[in-house]
Amino acid sequence: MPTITLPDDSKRQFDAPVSLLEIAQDIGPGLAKAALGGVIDGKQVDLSFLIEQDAQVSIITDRSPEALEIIRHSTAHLLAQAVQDLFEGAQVTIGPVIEDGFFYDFSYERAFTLDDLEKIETRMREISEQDLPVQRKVMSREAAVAKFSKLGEDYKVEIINDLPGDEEISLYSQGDWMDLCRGPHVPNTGKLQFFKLMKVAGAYWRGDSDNEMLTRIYGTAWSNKKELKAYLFRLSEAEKRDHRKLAKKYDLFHIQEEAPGMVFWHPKGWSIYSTIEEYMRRVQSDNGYEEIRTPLMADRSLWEKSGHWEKFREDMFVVESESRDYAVKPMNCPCHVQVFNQGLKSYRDLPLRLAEFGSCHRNEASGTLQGLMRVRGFVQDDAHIFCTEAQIQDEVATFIDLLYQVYADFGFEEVLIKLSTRPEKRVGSEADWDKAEESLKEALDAKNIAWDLLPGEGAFYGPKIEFSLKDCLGRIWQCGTIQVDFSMPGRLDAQYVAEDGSRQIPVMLHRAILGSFERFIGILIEQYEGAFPAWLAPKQVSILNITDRQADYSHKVANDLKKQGFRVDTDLRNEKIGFKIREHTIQRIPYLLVLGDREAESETVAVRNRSGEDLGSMTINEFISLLQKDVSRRGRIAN
RNA sequence: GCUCAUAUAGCUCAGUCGGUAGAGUACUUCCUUGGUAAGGAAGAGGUCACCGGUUCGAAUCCGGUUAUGAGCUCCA
Repeated sequence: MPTITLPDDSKRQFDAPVSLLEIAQDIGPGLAKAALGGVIDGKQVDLSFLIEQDAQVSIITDRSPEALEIIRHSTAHLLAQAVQDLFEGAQVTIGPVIEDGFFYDFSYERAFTLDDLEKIETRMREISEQDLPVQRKVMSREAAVAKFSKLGEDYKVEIINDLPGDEEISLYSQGDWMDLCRGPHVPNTGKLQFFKLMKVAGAYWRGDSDNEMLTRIYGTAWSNKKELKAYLFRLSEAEKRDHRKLAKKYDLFHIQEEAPGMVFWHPKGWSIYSTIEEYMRRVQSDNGYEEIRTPLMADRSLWEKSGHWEKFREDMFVVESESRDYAVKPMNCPCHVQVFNQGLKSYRDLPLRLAEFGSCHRNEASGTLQGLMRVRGFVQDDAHIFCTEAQIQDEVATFIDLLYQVYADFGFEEVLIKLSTRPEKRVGSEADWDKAEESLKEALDAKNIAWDLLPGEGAFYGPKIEFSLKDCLGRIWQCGTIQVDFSMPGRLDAQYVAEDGSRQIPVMLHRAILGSFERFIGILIEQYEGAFPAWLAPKQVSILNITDRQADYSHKVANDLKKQGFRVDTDLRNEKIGFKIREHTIQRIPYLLVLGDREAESETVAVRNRSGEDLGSMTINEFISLLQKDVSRRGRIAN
């Protein structure tokens, strides 16, 4: 005689054990039709689940947040059924739900191709149309092993054997196909309609490269057509913004075979880069940092001392000369300690903030390289703060303020923060870790901002905070970081004289705001889709004459603007004005000045912005102040 | 690094059955001096990524190399 409590706290009595579907029918036929599954006392179950005792129940429909997970998991099953229908001998392995969709890994004699995908998707739609009921069955471990062994599903047998002993073994069937699965699933295959297979890829069994390479099929699934379309649209938007494509279109940089993972910056790309570097240089010097420059490579003995030779050897480029080994630096920190070590430091010198636009090289695995986002040669806006333990919290708090300001200047308002604490393998005393973690937490809490805790994810030498920003497509990019380091200053003999005259080892804070310039510019290219705000735009103004008669006047206007420090070019070609406007608009130049006889006579400029708005005619000085205002706004959204 | 795919003119891409390449655009020259997103004509431009093999003959088929792209945590 179960009493069912619904989410609105209303109660319903039943005389006998009742299934979720029956409860839904009892509430209304519309709900029963839309129902996909349910939640009983916080646990997701199938619609067929039989309730025998009093319970808190809610029904999952396609509007529930839990719906997508069930739909995607069930669509993964639909995929597996289609594959096994079409390809004899294909074995199923695992098929989990992932962000925006699902995948299923198969073991098969060959990899699936894009042509196969089309056939598989067609078959999936056929099965969906058959509206096959999905049924759950519980089985003993032995029976399940026997069943899957007989079917030749070796991976499933392995999975069953690895399941914890007290776990119930459940099977789901639809038509004559079945799969081992925890569930829950939709009640019938007809509920699965808004899906698309996306791509094929290889993946190792259990993610281990020593195991067999499986063939993986990725798909996406949604609860209605609108969501599916919106998702596909989002993908096409992301593709349009791909910084590698835009870099060609706007002539920003290239990468070529002879220097994989290393960037050849073209004039326009370098203009963006150096504008950012100048900006960061200014920000750092305004905030108590001193800029330094250290060598690109150093003898292996330094890297042995710092621990990199042992822990990072595979990732370093090593150069041999006169029977010595030099490593190109993968990080700047050891070199910064060398600068600190010159001359005896006093506690009065702390905190000492040493900054470097440090050029680093890491020999990343070839398969991981990706445009500007993952490179082998890059420059960090790197700095190391040498301080006492007591100064950590203040330094961290000041740093966070600075970071928010910088991100806002680039138009990023949303910042996600993660604090990673002591891992199992670590150096330093428990007391050091306690103090450092506490300092970071207090610094974060004092800002009244939300942050996530990642226990055990810290570096071996100290806890860290990571800052990620969210771009206009909702993608998340980790950029900034501040890390406490108890280890390296001691390893590299850094010392200062304390107030009592004793020699102490300073704490070192590693920190960066942008991370790597390369990657950060990659993010900006995608964020702005190549239409850089005026302060970053490689060319801020293009001057277009209407006929040859205005050539001299055009040069004069260009010179006036250049004197103000603006980036200007002139287009005096013998082309029609419409043609020139089109070309420069496509190049996303923020402002176009059209100069004809009227403007030359009245000493004015006709201004047009890149979105096609005609801002009218104005004097050169008026235009200069307009542009100055735009530039000083930087990338800030409000103002 | 591993798996799969891809590599043709500066760029974007075609190229069927193996018979030494084609479009659009950009570029050059000429005509046009035109007021807010493409004026017209002509011309030039390619060791088909690289190395090897099969063949009378290879952009095309086979093997290798390099680079690029996607993927390689998600437990049934």
